[in-house]
Amino acid sequence: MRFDVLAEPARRRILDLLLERPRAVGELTELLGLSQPGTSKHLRVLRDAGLVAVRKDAQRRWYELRPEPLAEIDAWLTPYRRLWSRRLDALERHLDTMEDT
Amino acid sequence: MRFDVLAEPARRRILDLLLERPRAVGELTELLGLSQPGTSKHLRVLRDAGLVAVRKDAQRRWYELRPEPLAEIDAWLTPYRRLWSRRLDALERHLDTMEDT
DNA sequence: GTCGAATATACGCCGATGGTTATATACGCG
DNA sequence: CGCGTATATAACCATCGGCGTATATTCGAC
Repeated sequence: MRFDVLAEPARRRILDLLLERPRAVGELTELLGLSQPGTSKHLRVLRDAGLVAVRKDAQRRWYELRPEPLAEIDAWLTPYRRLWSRRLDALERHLDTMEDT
Repeated sequence: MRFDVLAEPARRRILDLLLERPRAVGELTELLGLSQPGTSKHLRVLRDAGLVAVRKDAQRRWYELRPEPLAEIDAWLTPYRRLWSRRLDALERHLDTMEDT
């Protein structure tokens, strides 16, 4: 999946909103504070990335979260995660030592 | 930390290269296959984001990884991770069931 | 101090992208 | 069918970011 899809704040905002529950475009538009077409455009990008799915309901489109592609980001982070947590461990050990003295 | 720093493929590439060991600008330039100023520019962005640190050695600048800011990305992923792993669990259970039959 | 090596900064160009307004499409309703 | 509602697409514009070239800077060697 493409990182730049998540680089856009409005799109991360959308994902965060969909974390709670599916929402229609109108609601997202209002919450994001941008134009309806602007919202639709972002939703298109998210849909192409497989991060959201749509359900039709008359004129409404309900967008819901599809978190699976985020696993790729998670996978990319893996080798780094080892490193920063190692440093945190070292920090903790250091602080523990401080406490003793 | 800003997601768009990682949105740029060349910058992720740099981080991946620094995962192995610190490297000088010239080496990175060659490995990335872009101009030296281009490399320096990306390094500037990474430095501003706290993702790399520099050590001077005569004219050489050795860039080394600083993975800590990536923890923010990891944190952002947290609520989503629950969701996709839940789905994976369900898939696994499903596959297990399939095996039985 | 002068030269070459290594890197950083300045600048200009160009394509990508996000935002808006205008318009098309799809649907339920009367 | 004609209308209002909800959303998508088109067209356009402004900004941003990444690229390269040219130039400045810093440092060691001589």
